[in-house]
Parts: sequence; structure tokens; C-alpha cells
Amino acid sequence: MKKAVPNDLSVGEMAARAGVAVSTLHYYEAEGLIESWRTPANHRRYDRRELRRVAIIRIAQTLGIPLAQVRPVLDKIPRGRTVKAAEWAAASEVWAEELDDRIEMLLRLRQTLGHCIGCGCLSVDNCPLYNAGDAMGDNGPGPRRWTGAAEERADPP
Amino acid sequence: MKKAVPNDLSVGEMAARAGVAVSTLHYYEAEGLIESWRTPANHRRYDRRELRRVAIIRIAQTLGIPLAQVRPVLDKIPRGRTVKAAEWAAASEVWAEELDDRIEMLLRLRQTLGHCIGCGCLSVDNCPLYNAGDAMGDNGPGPRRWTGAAEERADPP
DNA sequence: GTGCTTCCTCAAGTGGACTTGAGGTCAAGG
DNA sequence: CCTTGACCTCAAGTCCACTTGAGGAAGCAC
Repeated sequence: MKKAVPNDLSVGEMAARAGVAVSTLHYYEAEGLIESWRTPANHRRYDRRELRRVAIIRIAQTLGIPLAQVRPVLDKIPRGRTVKAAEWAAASEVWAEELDDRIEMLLRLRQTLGHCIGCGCLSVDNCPLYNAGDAMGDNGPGPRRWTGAAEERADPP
Repeated sequence: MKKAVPNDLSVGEMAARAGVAVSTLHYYEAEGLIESWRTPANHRRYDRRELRRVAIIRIAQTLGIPLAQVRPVLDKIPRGRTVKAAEWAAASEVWAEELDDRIEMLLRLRQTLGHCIGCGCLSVDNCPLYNAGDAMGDNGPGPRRWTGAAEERADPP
């Protein structure tokens, strides 16, 4: 309700439009996921297009996709100029398989809860649910989202 | 390859069969997500049925569903006796909506990456992606998975 | 009976994704 | 001129889902 939607946004405006906290934008920027330039007063200014990047990040987060997996997608999207549809498509390819896997897992989980689980096939080696998402294993301490490392993860020495 | 599959399992056996670390089982137990009794030597013994609970937990984790959301489902599943199919189904209802939302989000994300994003509809108020998963907001500091709190989360005072 | 493996507890560490807080700058309004 | 509000930085705190480590007891195998 101010300046009739200017092309560059302050962090407050970005935060409001993207539905995230200012600190989150700071964080994403520190992580190199979004970019800004500065006014003479050292205030951030964002190109409106950065909004889309934030949107992508947020949706991915909502779906439990870690930032480390979002980064490569974002990296495929050229900076500083308007992005062609083909380029978005190319970026999306990075996720295509992953998304398919997840969709499949969810569908199966949905369809078969009350049947698949009930019937006992939900053991590690039998159930398709377990053997679906095994790309992107992340190792080392800390939680393993995207587990998939169901094999060989009994109890390391 | 030991005792021809006995009905109760040690934590090591559970861990191996469930594809998780022993420490994870300790943790789940401390969180009240699974249960065990003890041998005279204070060693855990698990009913074979706990395997299914672990499987459910793991799949949910893989899909980015936080333990706090898994708990209510597990709570619907009676302990100590074999679970009827209807009971599994009832438990699954807790998730039904959630899973549907996620499936929808994923499908849309998948289908429309390169189109929806490219066409600019991915702004907070327009895009269906943002308005899909708004149940289960969790508040307070720390990460917000399941964000959905996209509304009203601009920058709290 | 000596040794290896498995188990136990409890406290502390870790990684990811942020948030909070302290202390400071700058432009505009009353 | 002073206050208010939006912004800045940087360090530290927080939550979740675990893992690691220290220190110790029990089972089983030879």
C-alpha cells in the first residue's frame, strides 16, 4: 500500500511478500541462496525475482527437502535477468526423480496404510516404501532426513 | 541366521531388521514411540510388532514428517496385541488429510515447475502451493517445518 | 576363566534451519 | 533537535532428531 509495487524490495517488503521472517532472508542470503545489493545506507535491496527463489525454498522446506538439495536447483536458475521457461524446466529436472520418488512413497503410504502395514509387508527388505528413496544419503552425525540408508546402517563401530 | 526368528528381539536385532541404529531405538523409546520390556540382565526385548512402529516412524521421517506428527498416529495403534486392519486404517486417518495435502503439493510442484513458477503465479497469496499445507503450524523458536504459517509470519515484534 | 561382543546409562555433542539479543547506523516526521 | 522505525552486524541461543563417548555390567564361546 505504498509505492505501487516498485521493482526492488527492502528486506521488510520481501519478508512480508514471501511470508517469512526478515532474519530468514538474512540467513538465506548468508547461505548464498538469494542475492541482494545495498543502498548507500547499506540497506538490502532485492530484485523482485528473488521472491520466486524464496518461494521455491519455502515450498521445498515444507516438503522436507533440505536446503542442501534446494541449492543445486537454485543454482540452475540464472541470476539478474528474467528466466526463460525452459530454464525453469531445466532446473526442475534436478528434482524430477526425487519428486517422483516422494510422490510414489506418499501415494503408496496413503493407499496402503491399513493394508500394507496391516498385512505385515512393512519389513525393511520387502516393502517398496523402504526401497524407494535411496538417492541423496547424507552421512555423518546429526539426523538423517531422506534416510534411504536403511541398508548397512545397523550400528557403526 | 540365528534362532529361526523368535518372537521377541534384542535391540541389536531390532536395529538390524528395522535398518536403524541402536541409539535410534533408545531414542524412540525414550520418546515413548516404541516400547520394550527388560530381561533379568536389564537388556531390552522388543515384541516383533514394534518393528512396524519403527517402520512407520522411518517412512514418516523420510517424508519429512516430524515425530510430533507421528506420535498421534502411533498412539492410535493399540499396544501388546495384534492389530486389526480396521485399527490400522483408523490410525491412518489421522494422516489422511496431511498425506493428501503433501501429495497434492508434490504433484503440483512436479507438474508445474517450469510452468507455474515460470509464469509468476508463485506468489504467496496466489499460488495454491502456499495455501495447501496450513494445518499443524508449530510456533516458537527453532525451525518451522510444515511451515504453512506463511500468513501472519512477516516479522513478529 | 579370559576375552569378545552386546548390552546398559547418562551426559554431551552435532547439523540443519532458523531466531533472539545486544549494540549501532540512518532518514524522516513532529 | 529528538524520537521513532526500519535497517545493519555478529554472536549466541533453540529445536529436532539423533549420535558419540565414557564408564560399566552380562552373555557366550572357547
